Amino acid sequence: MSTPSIDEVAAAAGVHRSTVSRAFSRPEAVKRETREHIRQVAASMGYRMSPLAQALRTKVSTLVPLIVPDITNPYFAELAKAMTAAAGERGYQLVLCVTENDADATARYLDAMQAMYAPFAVIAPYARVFPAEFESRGFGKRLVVIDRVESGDQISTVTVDSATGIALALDHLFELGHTSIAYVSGIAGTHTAADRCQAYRTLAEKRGMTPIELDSSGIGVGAGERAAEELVSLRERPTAVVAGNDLVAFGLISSLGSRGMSVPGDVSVVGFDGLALGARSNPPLTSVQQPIAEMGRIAIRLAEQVANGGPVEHVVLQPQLLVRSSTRPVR
Amino acid sequence: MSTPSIDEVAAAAGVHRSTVSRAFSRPEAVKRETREHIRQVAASMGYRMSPLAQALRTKVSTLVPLIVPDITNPYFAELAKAMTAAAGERGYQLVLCVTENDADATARYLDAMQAMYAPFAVIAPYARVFPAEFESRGFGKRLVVIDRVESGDQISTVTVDSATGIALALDHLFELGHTSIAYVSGIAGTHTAADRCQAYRTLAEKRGMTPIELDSSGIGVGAGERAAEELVSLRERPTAVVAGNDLVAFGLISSLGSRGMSVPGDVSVVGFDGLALGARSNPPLTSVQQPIAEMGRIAIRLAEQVANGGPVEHVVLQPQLLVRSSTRPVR
DNA sequence: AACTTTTCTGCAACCGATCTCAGCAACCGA
DNA sequence: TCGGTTGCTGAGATCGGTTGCAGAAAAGTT
Repeated sequence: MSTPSIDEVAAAAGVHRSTVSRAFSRPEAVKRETREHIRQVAASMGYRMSPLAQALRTKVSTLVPLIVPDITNPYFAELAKAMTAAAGERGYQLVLCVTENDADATARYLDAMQAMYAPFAVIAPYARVFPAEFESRGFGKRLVVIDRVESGDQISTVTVDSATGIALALDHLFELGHTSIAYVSGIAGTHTAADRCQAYRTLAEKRGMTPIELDSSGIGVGAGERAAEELVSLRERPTAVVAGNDLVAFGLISSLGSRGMSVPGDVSVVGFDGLALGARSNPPLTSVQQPIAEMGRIAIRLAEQVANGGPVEHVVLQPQLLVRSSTRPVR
Repeated sequence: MSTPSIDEVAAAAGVHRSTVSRAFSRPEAVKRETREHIRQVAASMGYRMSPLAQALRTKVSTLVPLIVPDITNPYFAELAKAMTAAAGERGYQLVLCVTENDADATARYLDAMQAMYAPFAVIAPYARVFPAEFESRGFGKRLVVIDRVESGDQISTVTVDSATGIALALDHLFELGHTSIAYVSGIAGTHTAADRCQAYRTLAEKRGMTPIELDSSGIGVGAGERAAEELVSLRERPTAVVAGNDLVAFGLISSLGSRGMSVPGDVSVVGFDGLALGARSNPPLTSVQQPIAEMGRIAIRLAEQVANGGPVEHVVLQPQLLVRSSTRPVR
């Protein structure tokens, strides 16, 4: 009942094991008629090569760890979706590694996947990534990070251009007449989070605005809470807020609502991520959209590239503004 | 540098390969001092058994497929989180299989995981599950479904009691004085979705109400849209709505907002799922909470149970009402 | 003390592939 | 006709474990 082994196929086709193996993994090394005959016999028997046996021998499996701090965060969920699709196309299976932002858990996952001969790993962090840690865990440079890393570090990365993204948000708000625009960064562990915040500062000043950074300490639900409180208490209340990511934007809007302030009636909000979920939030969220699906595909490509001895690369993608309903001309 | 093989450990400990193997996988079969000595030597060499080699020989791996239609849906994301945790505790690695609700994709995943000797599979569906399909794909009854299946089917399941959940929602609304309560079911592919809808009908009638079912056709963003449109156009407009799951509730609230109706000002809404995300929605969503983490743990337990030849079981959990801010006494 | 039973360890085959090496046939140019 | 390539296939070791079997040592019986 179960799929036949390579020896059974070999016997049925009247050739040796090794020829069957070659017929599949190195087709050009087998005479055409032999190959076609083997393939036909194999197909008729419903033969599939055992990925495990293959991996054991070659020391390269099709298992790819996707390391994320929290799959419950829609950003990581969208990334996971894009990655499974991209991985599937290339014959990989994505292993979901949820670290809860714990370095030990990350290390354990890395060790386990290393033991499974994962060809490479993809990691999307909350906090700054220290490449040295991975080198020591056996992955060397065979991984790609969905975040910027310290310049000079020899690890491939995929990111979206923070400065452009923030500029897009700010310009949109300017066009609507806003001149007092605050910023909430959300959990600011990653380099990109820091970049966005920095971009806000410099761009705001360049446009002659004094930056107003709202307190965004507090994880999860608490994130927007503090910022809303602070915003409400400001004497000169900004008319718009840019959020460092969509999730804080949601939290902010929710907290603002609880305090009787409506979006975009009283204050406009633009997020950063462009999650699909933003389309069904109240109000639908205007946001700087990251091309997440593309990021997933590129991450796999870069990873394969270094795994094959190719060069380390840092890809920076351009975001787009996604205008929905959380922004409005200033009164 | 890479982890040593069993032979190297055996040599270092001065015993045979097989003894090292037993020292780990069947400790009671080895004399205590021998075992401890081996363990010590192994630890000092940083030895880890190769899960691949193990799986190849025993035909049982630690890879567990979690089959979901869309990881982007926060319900499945929370489930995935719970499952990775539960799986990790028991030494399994979760392989994320995103089917986009495509039967072929599901079949491919199942085949692939079967080839990797997955001990069992966990599947959380959008649509009705046909157990026969899995039997033929080699998993037999070695899987658990996060949904009800046709009674009489010999596959383990974990679900939440739909009738109790709907009753919780309805009672809460009654206590707030609502007597005209509509229902939006969302994509109604699963048995539980149907159960919830049915529960609404019978419970509403039992309380002397005429059921009002809102059109919820349309997937994704469109889901709440249609329902909102219909709700607004009703002559005798209900004062509250129960949603079949949180995601439609979000969509509904969003669409209602676009039409100038506020929640809970004009209409109260209670969802079903109790997602963490509901805490940062606008307004924070009152919802019937499923014990998702527990469901994950139980799913793994049931799966292990049948994999070991134990009985098929159908576990039904009790939901709880999670009151947040999307409901309010009727005027 | 002799015999039986139990406990422990080693031997070697096996899981299902890959891959180096060697052999054989066909083909090549001189 | 002969030595040298080239193309194709088979043999067998190997990846890193597990496990049934056998035999030695230890323990228990009478």
